[in-house]
Amino acid sequence: MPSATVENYLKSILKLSMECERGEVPMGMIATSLGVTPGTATSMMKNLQKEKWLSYKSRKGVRLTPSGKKIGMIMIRRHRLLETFLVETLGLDWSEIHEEAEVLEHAISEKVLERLDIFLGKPRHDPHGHPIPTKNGIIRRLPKKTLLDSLVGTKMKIESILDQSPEFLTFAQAKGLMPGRMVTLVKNEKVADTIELQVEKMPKFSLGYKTAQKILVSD
Amino acid sequence: MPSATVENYLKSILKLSMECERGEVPMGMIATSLGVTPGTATSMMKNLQKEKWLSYKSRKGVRLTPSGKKIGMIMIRRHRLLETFLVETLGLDWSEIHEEAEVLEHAISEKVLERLDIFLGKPRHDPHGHPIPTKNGIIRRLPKKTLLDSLVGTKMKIESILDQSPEFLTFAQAKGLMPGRMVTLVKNEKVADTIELQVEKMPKFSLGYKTAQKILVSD
DNA sequence: GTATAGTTTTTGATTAGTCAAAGTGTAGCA
DNA sequence: TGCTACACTTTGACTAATCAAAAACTATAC
Ligand SMILES: [Mn+2]
Ligand SMILES: [Mn+2]
Ligand SMILES: [Mn+2]
Ligand SMILES: [Mn+2]
Repeated sequence: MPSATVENYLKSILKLSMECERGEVPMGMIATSLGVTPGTATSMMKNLQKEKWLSYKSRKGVRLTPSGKKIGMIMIRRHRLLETFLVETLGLDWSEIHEEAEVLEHAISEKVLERLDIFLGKPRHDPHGHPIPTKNGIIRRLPKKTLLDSLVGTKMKIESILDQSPEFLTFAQAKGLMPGRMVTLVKNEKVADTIELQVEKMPKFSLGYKTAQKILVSD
Repeated sequence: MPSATVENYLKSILKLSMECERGEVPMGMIATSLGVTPGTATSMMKNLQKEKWLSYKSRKGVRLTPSGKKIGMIMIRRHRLLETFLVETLGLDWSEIHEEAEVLEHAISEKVLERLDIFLGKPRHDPHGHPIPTKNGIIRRLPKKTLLDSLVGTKMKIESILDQSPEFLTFAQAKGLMPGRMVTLVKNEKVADTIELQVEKMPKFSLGYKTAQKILVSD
C-alpha cells in the first residue's frame, strides 16, 4: 500500500527515533536523513499523518503510530535480509550492498522475503552486525558500548559497524574491523584524539575518537 | 537511466515487435499490453522518441531503435533470470513468479544480475521455457510449432508455455504440461474444436484449439 | 464516393513528489 | 525583556504518469 517513497520515510523515521531517544523526531533530521529539503519533509509529514502512520506537531516533530512503526520495521527487516543474501549467497562485498538493498527492499514481496529468510537459515544479523527484526517486528537491542568506551588492555568482540559508507567499510575490512572479530585496545591517546588497536594477530593501527564510536563492541 | 515505467514500455514493445512481425507496432497493442488508455500510450511514445528509444509515426505505429531494443532485451533478461531464481532457488510456484519478477526486474542492478546468472549456472530458459537473452542481447528463437500444428500419434517435447496467467499455469502443471515433458497428440476433433493429449504416463485430457496454440513443441 | 466504425490523437485535469525562496516562530542570549 | 539566528512552514512552480472525453483521422463497406 505505501509507496517506495513512503516506505523510505517511515524506515528512516523509525531508525532516527531508535537512535536519538527523545520522544519526537525533529523535521531537520528527517530532511537530512532522506536528502530532501525541509519543506518537502514538512509536507510529507502531513500526508503521513493523514494516513495515520505518525502524529505530527508543528515545530515539535513527529512520532510514529504503531502502524507506522510496523511498516518501518518491515523495511528494516527487508533491507537487512537482502544485504545478508547479497553477501552470503551472491558474494558481493559488504561495502556495496547497502545501496543495492536500498532499492530492492521496495520490490520484494512478503512471500519472497520469507522464502529468502528460510533459505538463509533465519539469520539474526546482517553483514554489518545489525540485528534483523523478526517477522513480528521484534528487534534485538544493540549494545551501546563503543570502542571508545573500553579500557586499555581489554579484549572485546566486535558487534556492529555503524557507518554504511563504502569507503569506511572497505577500510574497516582491510583492518579486520568486522563483526565477530576480537579486538584489543592497545593505547588511548586523549591528547591526540586517537586510540590504537589490534585485531587478533593483525598489525596495529590507529583510529580517531569519532571513528572509534562507529564500532560497537561487547566483552 | 530509464524509469521503471519506461522500462516496462520498452520491454513490452520489444516483445510485441518480436511476436507480430510487421514493421511498426500499433498504438492499440501497446496500450492494451500495458493496461493504459490509448492517449497515455500516444503521449508516452512522444517522450520515448524524444529520448531516441524509438521512432514514432502518427497513426502508423512505433519501431524501436537499437538503444531502445537493448534496454528492452535487458529487461527480458532480468525478468527471466529472476523467474528462474524464484523457482529454482526459493521454490516458488511457476504460477506466481511472473508478477514478482515484474516488480523485481526494475530494482536489480547489472552487478547483482550477473552474480545471479552465475549462481544459477547461466540458465538458457526460464521456468516457462522462454529463452533468456545473453548479456549482449542475443536471444534464441522459439520454435513456431504449437500443439495444434502436430500430427496425431506423434510424440513431441514441450518447449514453452505462452500463457502467463496463474490460473492457466496451475492447470497446465496439474496436467503435466511443462517444458521438457513428452506429449502425444491422441486425437484431433476438428468439429469439436478440441484435441486429446497424453503427457507421458499421465491420464489423457482435452484442450481447446485456442489453448493448444499456447503450447510450443518440437519433435 | 460517401457513411460509419474503429483507431488514434488532443485537450484538460489530477496526483505524488519534489525544490526554491519567502515568510514565520522560538530558544536562548544580552 | 527584547533581538537574533536557526529551524521550520508556506507558497508557487515543476515533472512524470496517468485518465476521461472530445476531436480527428482512416479503412472499409456499401
Ligand atoms: Mn529504500
Ligand atoms: Mn547493514
Ligand atoms: Mn515490470
Ligand atoms: Mn516466464
